[in-house]
Amino acid sequence: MGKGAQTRETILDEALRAASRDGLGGLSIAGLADAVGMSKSGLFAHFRSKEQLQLEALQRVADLFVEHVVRPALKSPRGEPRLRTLFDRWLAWDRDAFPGGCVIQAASAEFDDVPGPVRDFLVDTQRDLKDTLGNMVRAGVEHGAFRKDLDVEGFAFELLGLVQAYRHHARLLHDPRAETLARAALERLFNHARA
Amino acid sequence: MGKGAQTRETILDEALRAASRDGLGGLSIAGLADAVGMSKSGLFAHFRSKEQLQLEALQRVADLFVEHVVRPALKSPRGEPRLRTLFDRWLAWDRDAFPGGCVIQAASAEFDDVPGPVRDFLVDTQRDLKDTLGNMVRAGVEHGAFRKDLDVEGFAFELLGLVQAYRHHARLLHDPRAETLARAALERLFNHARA
DNA sequence: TGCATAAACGAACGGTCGTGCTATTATTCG
DNA sequence: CGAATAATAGCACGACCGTTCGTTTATGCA
Repeated sequence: MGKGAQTRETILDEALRAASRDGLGGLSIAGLADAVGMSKSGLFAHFRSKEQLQLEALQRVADLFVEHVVRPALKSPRGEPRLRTLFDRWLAWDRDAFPGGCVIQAASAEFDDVPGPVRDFLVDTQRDLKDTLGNMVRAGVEHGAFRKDLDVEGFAFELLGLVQAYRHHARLLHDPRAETLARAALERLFNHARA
Repeated sequence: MGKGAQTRETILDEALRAASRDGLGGLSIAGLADAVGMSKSGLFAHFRSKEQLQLEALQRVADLFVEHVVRPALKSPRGEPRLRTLFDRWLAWDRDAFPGGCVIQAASAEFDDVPGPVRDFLVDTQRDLKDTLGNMVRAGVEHGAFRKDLDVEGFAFELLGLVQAYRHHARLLHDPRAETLARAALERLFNHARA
């Protein structure tokens, strides 16, 4: 890896840390340059615009999410175990991956009404995730772990809601019971899917 | 109502519209002044800082939420009907109240890791809402509509998650089934609470 | 109607931002 | 090693920001 690619990684890592605190829109090239110890123009040269920097930061965090959450789940056995792994990793990701929580989910709320390439990227990413999640649930049905008439999309919808409720309780309210509540709700979801 | 209070209302209304699009942090006094057709300094004089403007905007949207969502629910009969009214009004609020969706929920995601008065206000407001919601559920238990051993906090947790999942699907993904999925999930929640 | 006061304005400030340029330094490779 | 190329720095620009201040205009009450 050349020198350029190396500093790009440094920059993007710092960008994700900053974006998790201040939001993707709060990213500033000046502040970022200061944080990594280089000049504004030197940093700017790596990306040709701020928007490009935002997009590359998003791409990187999406890759990290797949690596830390989705791929481990896909290595677990189909059905409940796979979804449990996904849920576990997802909560841990929201808790530990970045100081300010998941950048993608924060950006999704921030840009859900701001047209442009950033929003487009987010929509694509979230659709992918929704599909992946749907496939996991469907595999559980076809494997016999879940009821034949289970509403796959509904299951995915509720599971996503649990993750979001977890983040809301843990990040904003600092509710120590957030994880317990989320896990209990997941059990309820499984009970309904099996019965 | 004097002239001052009148223009304050105009300003705050426009502020909520802008904040629903660009986030609370994206509020700009200059842009706001332009939107309502007055000078920056004239507008600024009404609030003594940008943070004060943000706080007053939040207070106003919280009042509106109580008026349009919470109060109608409290007028409905205890138990399921009350919670159904709350849910109905809440979805409608997220869909219709502002062009960019609920300002409070967006700000909660935006400021969940930004210490300061704005975050403090959001925490207080969301705690209040959580308590109110918990009381509604508890009233249903005590009224005999729900199981004696129902986890009140868990019910509230899941209901909040449904609203957030609804917003994610409707606002970001433009999923036309968002409302259907949310309502189906609410029925599941009620089924579990009754049985 | 006249006057105290509130409301709004215009200009300016220091600051930060994203973004071009040009020059200089560091890296890579024949 | 030396030349080609990549990476970084320095500097300036125009735009926009929140905020302050002195002035002017509008309001509302005696």
